[in-house]
Amino acid sequence: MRTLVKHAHRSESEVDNILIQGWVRTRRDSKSFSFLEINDGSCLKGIQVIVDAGIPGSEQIALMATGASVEVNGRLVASQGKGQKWEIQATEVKLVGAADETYPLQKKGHTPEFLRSIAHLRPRSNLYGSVFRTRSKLAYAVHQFFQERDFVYVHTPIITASDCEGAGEMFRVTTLPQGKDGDPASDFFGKSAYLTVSGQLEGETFACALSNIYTFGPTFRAENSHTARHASEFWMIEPEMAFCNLEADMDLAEENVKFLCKYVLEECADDLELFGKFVDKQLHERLQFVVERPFQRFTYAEAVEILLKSGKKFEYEVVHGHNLQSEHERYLTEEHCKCPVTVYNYPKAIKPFYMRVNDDDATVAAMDVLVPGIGEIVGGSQREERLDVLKANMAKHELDEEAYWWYLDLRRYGSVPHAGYGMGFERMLMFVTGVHNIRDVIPFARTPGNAEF
RNA sequence: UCCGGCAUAGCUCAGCGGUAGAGCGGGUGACUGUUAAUCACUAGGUCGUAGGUUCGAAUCCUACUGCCGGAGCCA
Repeated sequence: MRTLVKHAHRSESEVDNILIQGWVRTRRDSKSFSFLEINDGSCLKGIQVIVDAGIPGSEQIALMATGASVEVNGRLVASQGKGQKWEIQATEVKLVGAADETYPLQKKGHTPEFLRSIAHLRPRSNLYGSVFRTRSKLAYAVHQFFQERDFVYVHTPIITASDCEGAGEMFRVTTLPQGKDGDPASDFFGKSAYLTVSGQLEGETFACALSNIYTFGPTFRAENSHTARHASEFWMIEPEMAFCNLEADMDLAEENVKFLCKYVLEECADDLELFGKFVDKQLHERLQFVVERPFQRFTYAEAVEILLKSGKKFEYEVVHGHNLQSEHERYLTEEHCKCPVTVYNYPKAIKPFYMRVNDDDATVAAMDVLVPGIGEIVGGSQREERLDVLKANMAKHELDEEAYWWYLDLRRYGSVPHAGYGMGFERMLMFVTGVHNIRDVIPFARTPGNAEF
């Protein structure tokens, strides 16, 4: 039976018969034997195999080059060399699939740009293997966080006809012939349909039935964005809570960020060490800091005051009532507080129709969690639960009430104060790995002009 | 979409007006309980594409394409 390399490394004692299957990372030949380093992706470290000349399969050793897949039978024994506790003294090796000299991954480091061009092979590199193992752990942690708190996981639709206004441009879904716009009424769904930009509106309906829910799934934005933190297809986590106000919403968001950081610190130590060495030297320290210290929290108005008093020269002027620019958010979280920051109560003019209007009638109960290096990682709000106020907001945003009839029904029948937020899964992953580009934390990233693989 | 930068060997880059270079990787050989091994030899390039300037262009100019970074939009 196959043993994963990860388990071989953790062995308490020698093992007489062990089978390892994986890919050759490197081979070093000696006169009478060879060292093979085998990696199977179960952990960062490969396992060293000693192949004596003459054992069954050793005649193929020359073909067991970097990239080849092999099967090794042997004894797990204490290593004579430095750098590993255990190694395998092979009794038999088998070349499963050769890789010739055109195999593009070298033993040395490659640039992320080059590795993106071979996205089908890059998970075989140390860094990307670590990133995608961490991605899996982080996804699991998301579920654990919400399940432990009695949230119900809801699968909101990927194809939708509702536009969560303010969330961005949408991809059209159609079966109409190419090149013809046609009448939406004659299209597959009898109306214009799109890939979802947010499950929030549908999420609200379930929160108003099951109390606390979350969604976790793919989201699509057709924005022509060319930045290190935007992708056309990404995963988003969207909790929604009934009988909940903005303050509890912010509390949960902060707890959520802390939980995920803590989980990764505990469960992905080896991979984090690699990120700390090659990607971001301060990573461990920063995650530790986030877990231990409370987030700073202030209103939009206070944030603007801080920015105005900072004496800092910004490219874009800080103006009351205007959106905070990226550079402003960065100053708040990276320089002024040097920790995650939650900004809340934004001017209502710059926020979408569904956010709850505060008593001052000037601001809405919206909040953003900003983290150093990434910027906005969470955006959320308390939702407008008062039918008349919501209708007035929709009128101001020039939205058609009829298209949102079911959304308005939530306010007609047993309306409750409720709140939620959206957390960008990849942005969270960037934050915990220190990886700077969103294209390097998605297995096959979709960005404008790029859908290879 | 806007602003800026880059494009030379499989990879990372040097060369910046006068006959295409290095390191790594590959191949061959030697050597060694090695671990991004070491040493020697060796193969490998229409210098992103198309124009232009010049006696002569990888090098200067223009356009295009691609990539990267920043902005906006946001997660």
